[in-house]
Amino acid sequence: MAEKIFIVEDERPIARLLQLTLEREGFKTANETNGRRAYERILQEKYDLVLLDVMLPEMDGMEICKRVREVSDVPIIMVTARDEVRDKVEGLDLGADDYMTKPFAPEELLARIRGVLRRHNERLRNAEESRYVVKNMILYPERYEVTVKGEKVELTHKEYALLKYLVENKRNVLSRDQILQTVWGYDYIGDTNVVDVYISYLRSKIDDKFGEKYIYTTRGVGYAIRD
Amino acid sequence: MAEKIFIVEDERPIARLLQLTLEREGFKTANETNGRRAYERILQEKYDLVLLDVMLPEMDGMEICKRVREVSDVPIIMVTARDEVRDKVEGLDLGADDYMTKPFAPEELLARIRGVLRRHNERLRNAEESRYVVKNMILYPERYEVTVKGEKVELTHKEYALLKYLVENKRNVLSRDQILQTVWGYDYIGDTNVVDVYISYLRSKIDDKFGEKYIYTTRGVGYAIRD
DNA sequence: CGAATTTTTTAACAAAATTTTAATTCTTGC
DNA sequence: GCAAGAATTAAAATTTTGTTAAAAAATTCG
Repeated sequence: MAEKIFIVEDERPIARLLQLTLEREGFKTANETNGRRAYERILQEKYDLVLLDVMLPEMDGMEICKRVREVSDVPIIMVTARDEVRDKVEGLDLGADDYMTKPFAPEELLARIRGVLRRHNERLRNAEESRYVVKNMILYPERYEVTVKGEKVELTHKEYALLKYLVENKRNVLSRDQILQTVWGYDYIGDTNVVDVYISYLRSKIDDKFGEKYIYTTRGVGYAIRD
Repeated sequence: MAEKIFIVEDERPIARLLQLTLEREGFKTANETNGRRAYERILQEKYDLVLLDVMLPEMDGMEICKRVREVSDVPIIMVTARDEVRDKVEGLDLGADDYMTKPFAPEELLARIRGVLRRHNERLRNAEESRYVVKNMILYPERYEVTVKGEKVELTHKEYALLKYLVENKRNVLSRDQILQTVWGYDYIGDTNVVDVYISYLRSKIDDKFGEKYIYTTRGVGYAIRD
């Protein structure tokens, strides 16, 4: 249950102060002083929260925040020096969950951490944040969002529904009739080629655009999505 | 509840006097005579207030104050010899919360300590409130208040409730029906476009006014707020 | 209490985006 | 090489959304 907090801060005394404050309250901590290494560790290791200083060697906190947010939901609290108003504003711009300005009281730090963790857990419970993965494609049902190689793909409602149906049945070939029934809600076997048209749309937005084959045709039968 | 006060003073008789005065009033105390060690202890141990003499071996009080203030909010009262006016002024510039000139009456000491502690507690209460952050927008649930780029946004009750629901579910697309249920309390699927109208109101007060996109439409599905 | 103000809801229309149709071109397997 | 199935494309049809104004409801204030 002890949450693991990643402290990214290059000034040793401050890092120590943060570490002591947090460990005294029962959190586990890890430290990193270098920006680029911090970015790598956030992606590879599993932390419950990141305390991120803005000023860092090699890669600054804002850049880290932005890049991490492209792939991860890990809670981030930005830490900025007093009166660095520009930093504050930019930092928030990039998707941090909260921010603190130095100097701060330990109580404030703890209150903010608990607040961010609580809200994050509530969100997890409510949304059951699930995802489907095929190759470099990730489909997030609650967000109605699809990314390929970290880049968001803009889909219409029908395109999304069709892709979701394929992805939910990864590797299975689905007939046009099955698809019409499930995605379009037709209960008769229609004389239409909408499915073909929409498969074509999806391919142009995904397969063609990213140069990888996701959607396969099985002649005389239907379509399937595969790794 | 007994506050712990850190006495940094290299003249033993004065330190003893301070200690006695404070302990008689129910405060806990700790002592330190060396400047550099005092600095380290302030960062590592947890004190509710620091009484800091200006003249100290190895690192003077002003330097300590300045360095501590880079990270910590701990209340500091500077203690200076009589008529060292320059010191007095500089001490305040460096972030001390109050100052006293020697010699002083015990009553004055206690009054200043209580004053500083009271103000600090007020500050803490204000700082500990939770907040939801999206880009440059901050929503303070307890205050019923929303700011963008530090500027307050005037919202009606329904506008605020809708925005809060979106922000609580940052990144997730919420359908009009979900919104109607949660924000309007409708339990039937209404034939109404109030949600659209209120989204439009919010956009004119936030997105349009501040020239940043907060509220996104997912056609055929609903709305989401995103960084 | 009642007038004035503010907020909420309804309704209508224009604009924009999506979906469907349908005609044409391209592929595949025999 | 040919025929059936599949892919593509553009235009037409439909749906959805954004915005406004006015009506209705709620709230404030003297």
